[in-house]
Amino acid sequence: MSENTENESKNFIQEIIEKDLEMGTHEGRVHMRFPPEPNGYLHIGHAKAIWINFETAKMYGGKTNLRFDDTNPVKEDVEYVNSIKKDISWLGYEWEGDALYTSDYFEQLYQYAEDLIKKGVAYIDEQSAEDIATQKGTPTKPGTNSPFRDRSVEENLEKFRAMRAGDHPDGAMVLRAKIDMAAPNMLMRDPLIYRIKHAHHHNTGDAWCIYPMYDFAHGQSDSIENITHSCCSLEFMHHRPLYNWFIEQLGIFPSKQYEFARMNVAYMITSKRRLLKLVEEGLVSGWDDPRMSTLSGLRRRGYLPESIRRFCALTGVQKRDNLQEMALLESVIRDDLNAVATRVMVVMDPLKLVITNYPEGQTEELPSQNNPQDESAGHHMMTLSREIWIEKGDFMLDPPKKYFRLAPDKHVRLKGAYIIKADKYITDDKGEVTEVHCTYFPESKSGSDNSGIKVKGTMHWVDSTSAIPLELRLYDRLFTDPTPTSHEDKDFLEFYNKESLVTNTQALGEKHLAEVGATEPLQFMRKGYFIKDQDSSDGKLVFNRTVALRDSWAKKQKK
RNA sequence: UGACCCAUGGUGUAAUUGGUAACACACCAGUUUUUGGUUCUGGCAUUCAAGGUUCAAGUCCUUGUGGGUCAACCA
Repeated sequence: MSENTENESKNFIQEIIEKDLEMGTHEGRVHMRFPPEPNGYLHIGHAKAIWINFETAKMYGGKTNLRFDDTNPVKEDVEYVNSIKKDISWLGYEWEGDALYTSDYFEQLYQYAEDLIKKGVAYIDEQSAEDIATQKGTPTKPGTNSPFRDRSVEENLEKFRAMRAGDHPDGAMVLRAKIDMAAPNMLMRDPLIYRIKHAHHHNTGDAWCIYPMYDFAHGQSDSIENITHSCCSLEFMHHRPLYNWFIEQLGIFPSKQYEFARMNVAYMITSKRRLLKLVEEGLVSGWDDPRMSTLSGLRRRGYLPESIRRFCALTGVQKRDNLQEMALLESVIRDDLNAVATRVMVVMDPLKLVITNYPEGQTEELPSQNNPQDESAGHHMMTLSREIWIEKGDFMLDPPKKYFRLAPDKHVRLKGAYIIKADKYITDDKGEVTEVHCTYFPESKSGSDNSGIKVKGTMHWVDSTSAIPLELRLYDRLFTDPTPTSHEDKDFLEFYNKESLVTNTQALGEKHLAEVGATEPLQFMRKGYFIKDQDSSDGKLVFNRTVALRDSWAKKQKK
């Protein structure tokens, strides 16, 4: 299945690139970049940005750099650098050459700043942050000039060099671009471009005590790397004039910025700050909790990288706000998993079933197809004996219409084994069924059925002599509201779904589960797709439910 | 009381750049099936509003309406 454009329609970024190609801009070169700040873990929203950059570049024979936008040392850490690299690789993308760092350009950026000072379009401001903020005005009211705005070039240069030399404490002064304090675009009102931070940097150590602001680093870094198309999300739209202003003032390679709408997914949040809060409050087990929207979480949950890529492709690239339905993500992952998952049987809520005419002490080995979608996937063996476990919900005393499962005097097939008929059942003092007694039809053996009996239902089961106890972690959406962060009057944590994790410790699985690998996708038949969790040990097998199977019967019952 | 961006079904994207709304998901009804899974079939919008240009407008123009974004020594 093609993950990219199956049709010929192009998104607006592709149209821009094709126009550039047509006009011979940059000799037909396409060079993009993905520029995360190493201050947190990548999430599903980043996956979309990664997908756009890497796939688009690939489509036109171009390259994509990975550049860590590390201009704020107090928030960044090498731990994040490593997790980001790991996640991008897992998604299936290879960046051009080595990973790059904005901090590698600090000396160049510093020189650029001196250039602006010498041109008379940058000055040192010694006012407090509050005063500078006040002078900015508001979107509807123009700002006022700083009293330091007209210092001489010499004085500015001298002070800037003193800043770099570490002569001043944090906050004593900043370097600002001299643009227009009355500009309708707030960002053009003499933006700050350098500030003092006596802080240790994960990459440059203590070499610097002044650091460039985002706006003074990003466009120039793109330019230094000869990036042709710098794609970012919509919230940077207002930065574009400034991005261009610096490049023009400095007369450097004219990278161009284009903005796309970020992808939002219903019931998921993609704010680093809020994801961190979930971790800190202990509402999730960590950044890789399988309920998290982080790539590490999705990976642990059992999502396939190709599914995430296909989801990105399916959701398109555009400039309007969007909220993707979780159903689409689930549809994609089910579709992919259906093709590759090994089918096994697991009873999640066990009820004892005795096959009364099956000889006591006898067992037999039955083959079980690994994947009905794929003949070449082969089979594995299951054991059958006199006593087995079935799902409590698969036996009903007083079944509704069109109930195909087991009930008194009803026939049903045990998947991969025999047809059975329920004869008797035993109840406890509360009237609850604790045991079902059946007879089986030896001539109805799976694959060689001569019984002539027709059954509507086929059920999964697990043999009692070989069953393995399992811990299952069943996940649901983390929030009860599709957009938990959109309520002005309520904190997003108020929508935390307390049932987002249900742990099942009574499940019993067929013996084959002891042999499955750590990354082998599984389908617990009639239940869902699962993946072994890293918390598993020799004595304890833990599985995460990636996504449940579609259940049209349950849906019908609800109505 | 400003600037910029956006507006197609329940959701998300398309529409040969002015030629008579397509695809996917969801939903509904069937079909298939030794997983109530899977498969397959059918159903499901006249494009925010009002004017205008034109033989022809989702596509162009005007004016509205609605939504989003912009003031951190964050990115």
